[in-house]
Amino acid sequence: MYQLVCLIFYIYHMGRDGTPTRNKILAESKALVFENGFSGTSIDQILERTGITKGAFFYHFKTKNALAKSLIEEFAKEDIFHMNEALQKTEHLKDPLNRLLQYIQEFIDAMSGLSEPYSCLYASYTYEPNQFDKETLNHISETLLAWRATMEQLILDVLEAYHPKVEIDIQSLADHTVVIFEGAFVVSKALMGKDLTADHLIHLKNYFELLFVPKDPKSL
Amino acid sequence: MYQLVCLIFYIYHMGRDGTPTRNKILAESKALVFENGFSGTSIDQILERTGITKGAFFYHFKTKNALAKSLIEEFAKEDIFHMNEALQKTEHLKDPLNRLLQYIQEFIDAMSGLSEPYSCLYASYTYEPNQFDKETLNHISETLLAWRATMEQLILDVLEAYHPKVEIDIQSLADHTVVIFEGAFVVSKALMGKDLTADHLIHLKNYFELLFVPKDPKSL
DNA sequence: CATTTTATACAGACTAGACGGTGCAAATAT
DNA sequence: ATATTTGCACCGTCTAGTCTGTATAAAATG
Repeated sequence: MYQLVCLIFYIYHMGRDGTPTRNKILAESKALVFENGFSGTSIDQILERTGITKGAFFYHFKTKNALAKSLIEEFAKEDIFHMNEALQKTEHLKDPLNRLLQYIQEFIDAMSGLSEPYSCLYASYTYEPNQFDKETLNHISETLLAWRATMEQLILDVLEAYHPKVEIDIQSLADHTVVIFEGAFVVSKALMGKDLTADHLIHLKNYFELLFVPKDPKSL
Repeated sequence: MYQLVCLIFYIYHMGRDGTPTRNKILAESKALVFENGFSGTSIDQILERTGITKGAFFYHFKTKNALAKSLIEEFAKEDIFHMNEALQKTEHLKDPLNRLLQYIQEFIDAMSGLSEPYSCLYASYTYEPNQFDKETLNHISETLLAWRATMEQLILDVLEAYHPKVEIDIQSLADHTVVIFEGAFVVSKALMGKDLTADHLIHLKNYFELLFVPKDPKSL
């Protein structure tokens, strides 16, 4: 939608195309934020990395915080895209547990063979929350709530045909996937080694596999 | 040990006692780092919160980075203390699986009823790594490796009498506890609600409970 | 088709205030 | 008396953000 508006804007009005510049700023800024944190990243550093000047930067982003907001919007958009992509890829699976397990497997595959630790902007922002306005922080929580809703539905579908071997709280089980993602990112980075996310998602998959047993004994 | 040295130093040499000042700086700095990040926290802010002056601050800490190092040392010390405390509390339990489960339960109890999200300096530092020197970052990874070693031993003890229902990698299973801690901290903060760590540790406990079955069929 | 218009896209010098850090006199407790 | 702790003025550097001017390119005009 945003891009469509930009396109129309671009066709009807004139001038040079600024989107490559804007994208370069976004990409390099994100990398710098992961290295130095947001408040540890100066605009001059961004200019140095991108080879862009101050005038260009402040043309694209009114303030440094406007950049922060755009960064998180972009990041969340990609995140939700990957979430939906995995949903679609597993749509054809009839058995709800099988579908849930394959859903996790999609992310295991995606994160496998990642050489360096993956970084998440949600966690980055979360550990310096005062630097951002409410809108920016709300965007993060709303995205996590979208994950919660998706996982909750997948689990509810499983519970139609399976019952849990131990009593569980559905909401916290729904959140558990994101928890393991975020935790694995932190630990991978803290240990300064390779990314460990795939390994920990396997434990999540194991948990789901062990937790649910068919309601109907015949299907065993 | 460190405190003993300080005491002797204090008795043989004279002058005022600076430890309350130092502790106040450490406590308020930690709180500020969780709100603003490390580079987002200025020394002036620390002075404002503590009511201490610049001279006093730089008497206790040579540089801002020296504070960062002391903060992480203090935090890690307490962390390892809690780890060992839970180890001792469960030492009496004969059955290794029961001990592992009770070990996790200790942390569930500790984190239960926490009103606001818990914050971890490891994650905070990890998301702005360039701000810290190697020593400081190494201290974090070494502490996480201590957790890994402890959990690994607990799991190896379990594997003497139990076997896992699915194939597992012991090292990543050992790391899994810290992963869930860190992930739960991030998600709790990102959702801007209450702390969810206890709920997610329950899932970890469930996983261990479901994963291991006795080797000896008679003991069932 | 050449020229002018118009609005975007970029360049870079400049500023006011915040930053980490210093130096030293004064105060305090043993 | 003296080692230790504190208060505060001060400094060079870096910070986000501003301002003014220029370059680009499509569109309107003749």
